[in-house]
Amino acid sequence: MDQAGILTKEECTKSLLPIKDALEVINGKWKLHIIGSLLHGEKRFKDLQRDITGITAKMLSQELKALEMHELISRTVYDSSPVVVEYALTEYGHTLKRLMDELRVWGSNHRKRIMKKSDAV
Amino acid sequence: MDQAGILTKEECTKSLLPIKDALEVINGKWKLHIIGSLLHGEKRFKDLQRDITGITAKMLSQELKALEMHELISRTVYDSSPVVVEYALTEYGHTLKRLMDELRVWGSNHRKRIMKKSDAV
DNA sequence: GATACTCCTTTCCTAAAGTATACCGGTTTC
DNA sequence: GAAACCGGTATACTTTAGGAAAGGAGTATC
Repeated sequence: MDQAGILTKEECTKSLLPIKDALEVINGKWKLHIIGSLLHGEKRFKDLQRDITGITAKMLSQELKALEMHELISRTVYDSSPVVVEYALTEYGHTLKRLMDELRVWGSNHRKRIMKKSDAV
Repeated sequence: MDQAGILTKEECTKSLLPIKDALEVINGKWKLHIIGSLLHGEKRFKDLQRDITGITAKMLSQELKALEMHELISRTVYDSSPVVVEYALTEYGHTLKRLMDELRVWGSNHRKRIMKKSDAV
């Protein structure tokens, strides 16, 4: 890193890797919806499907697996009958909240900016 | 918003909009590379293409247009001969830095976490 | 024993994102 | 006047994300 905190090309490329990691975790059409829904508390598969308008079972299942792999959510199978499966945000999953807040702040400011611009035209 | 800062379903869906706006601005395979490269200072088209390994002229041109539309970068044509076109991050573009830092922090922590996990296995 | 509910999986398909390759007009260099 | 550099465009292709629809194993209900 040079005097002004500007990175060299290699450092820059390297510093993009964690950013991409972070984005990978939340990207796609549904992951944020799932996380958002689980912020309210644990939910079952069908609960989530009902809660998230438009999601198909395939996508829900697929995204839940990805989120679980990243340890952002937990999957608990209760051996009742009929079987009950509960999904919940892990403690780690809650650390995303700060990032989401930052994204929301920037994004909502950006939205205002774009609106103002289209007003002017 | 209820007592604990938890949102209702409608509020939650609504609060995702700005997040999606923010993500839209930086998503795709190349935008962050372009922004990263321009953090070093203004660059010409070919400079960027050389700087960003693997990007095609089509993608570069396309992404530059998108970033310019969002007012994150400026495009200046110098009427010299041969014509020179310079791209630079705008002041507004620099406001992304904080967001990127936040993403990098979370992402690099996440990366450590994943590494540790795969070590354990 | 038919219907329905839960928790998914499988297959097929489309639309969007990204890649490869070639090219264009202008200019400068050799 | 051929070759090379600049700032792109155009066209065709591949890859990936996501959607639609069906089904399946287990249980419970009537």
